Amino acid sequence: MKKEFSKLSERQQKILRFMQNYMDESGYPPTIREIGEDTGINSTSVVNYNLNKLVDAGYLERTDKVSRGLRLVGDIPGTRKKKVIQALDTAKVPLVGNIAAGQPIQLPDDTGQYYDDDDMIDVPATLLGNNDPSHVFALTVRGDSMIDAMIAENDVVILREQRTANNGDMVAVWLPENGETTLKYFYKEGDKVRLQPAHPTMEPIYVDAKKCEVHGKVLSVIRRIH
Amino acid sequence: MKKEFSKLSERQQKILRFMQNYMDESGYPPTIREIGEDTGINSTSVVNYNLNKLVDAGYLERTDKVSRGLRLVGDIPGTRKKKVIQALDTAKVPLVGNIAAGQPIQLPDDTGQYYDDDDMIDVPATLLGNNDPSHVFALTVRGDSMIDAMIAENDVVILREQRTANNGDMVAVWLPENGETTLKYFYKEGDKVRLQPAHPTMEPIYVDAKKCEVHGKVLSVIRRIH
DNA sequence: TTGACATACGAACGTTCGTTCCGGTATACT
DNA sequence: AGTATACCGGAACGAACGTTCGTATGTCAA
Repeated sequence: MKKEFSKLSERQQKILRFMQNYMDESGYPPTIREIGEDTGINSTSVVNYNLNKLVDAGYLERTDKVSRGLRLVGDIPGTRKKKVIQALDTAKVPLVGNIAAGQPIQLPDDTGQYYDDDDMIDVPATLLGNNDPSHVFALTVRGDSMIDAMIAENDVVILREQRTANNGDMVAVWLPENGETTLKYFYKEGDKVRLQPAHPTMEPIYVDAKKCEVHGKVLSVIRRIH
Repeated sequence: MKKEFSKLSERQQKILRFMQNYMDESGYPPTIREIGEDTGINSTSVVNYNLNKLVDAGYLERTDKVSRGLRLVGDIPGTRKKKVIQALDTAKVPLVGNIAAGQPIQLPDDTGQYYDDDDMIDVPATLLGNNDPSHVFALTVRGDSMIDAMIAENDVVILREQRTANNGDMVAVWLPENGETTLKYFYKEGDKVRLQPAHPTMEPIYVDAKKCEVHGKVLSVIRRIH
């Protein structure tokens, strides 16, 4: 999926470099129009078009209908990196609670609580997919309710805290109308959302996008059998 | 100029903490309205008012007339710091091949062969359950054939090499009559063996104990989603 | 040639979002 | 009493911003 940087069009490379610099200087992403101005594109739709291409190529993430809803993923060659990221073997992530069908996810509260070592589990860094470990957490699955996500009782689900999702992500969503938490693949279709079970024979469900609260993206699942 | 954090009003502290988390999760700052929603302020003007207070106190910078034109300066106490990643008790396990329904398991050959680093994966010791790592190996699942074991394509299965099993173990068995490899829970019943799928709605199969070659015991399953 | 596809442009539309103004409450001080 | 200050809420305005649509150009393969 991820194209070589050099395979991107001149404009697309320019956009990525501009974004990186803009974010370092401003602390927030540029608007479509600002990108257009810098890169010499004089139509917002063309910028929009190229941004979507960059999403397809794996360099960007976008959030719909949100101003400056852009995120860089990975590194852009030819720009200086602000953050020093060091790749190491494992990370400790907090095992903060349970996930079950009938209740919302208990997120780690934002009070910056300190977690006991007992509540931490070791995770190989590869299971985190280059995510900042400070917003990754783990939940233990209670009950059989996730079997259509191919997830069994007592499995440990590793999640990144986030409220938006891209098509194809597996997400933890809270459906307030049903009073239910579920793990499904996420596909936005107009103002509806299709929630597709991982199990191939199960049917998807469709919900109003307004009534579908994404709470996190599933990074991996760990099952201990013995 | 910079006030003590504790001298800020409850709301102002909450705003700062929210901003920190929001930015870590989204990559861009929140809007005034989003701040209001999170902190229980139901007027944009009040949020605006408090944001300006925070600028005065030296905790924020703003850019006029720009959506999400907010920057945090300095650190906010009471937010989760970036965790230091630390190397932990892990074992390297050889990822020796694939497992699919239609073929026997490829065991690591007994020549005591040396494996490339590329073919090794890091596994937290807890996933090995006190087993000698030298007889543990990993396989990648190909195809959908293991869905009745609640195991999806591309999952990594961690196994210990063994030719016998105890009741209740999940094992990898080769059924020569069917020409098939499968992962099931193992129960000896007389001279038959009951092989029970992990999925609760699936029916078990019964095979002659002689015609059921146990190749290994499943220790854990790892699924990467992203 | 035709058709499909990628890329580009400009204009219009509707929503998001910051700003402003006016009124309100509570406390403290004169 | 009156008044100053700090803080809160609601509503509206206008600019910022993302989205969509119709159209146009060039390339490549059938």
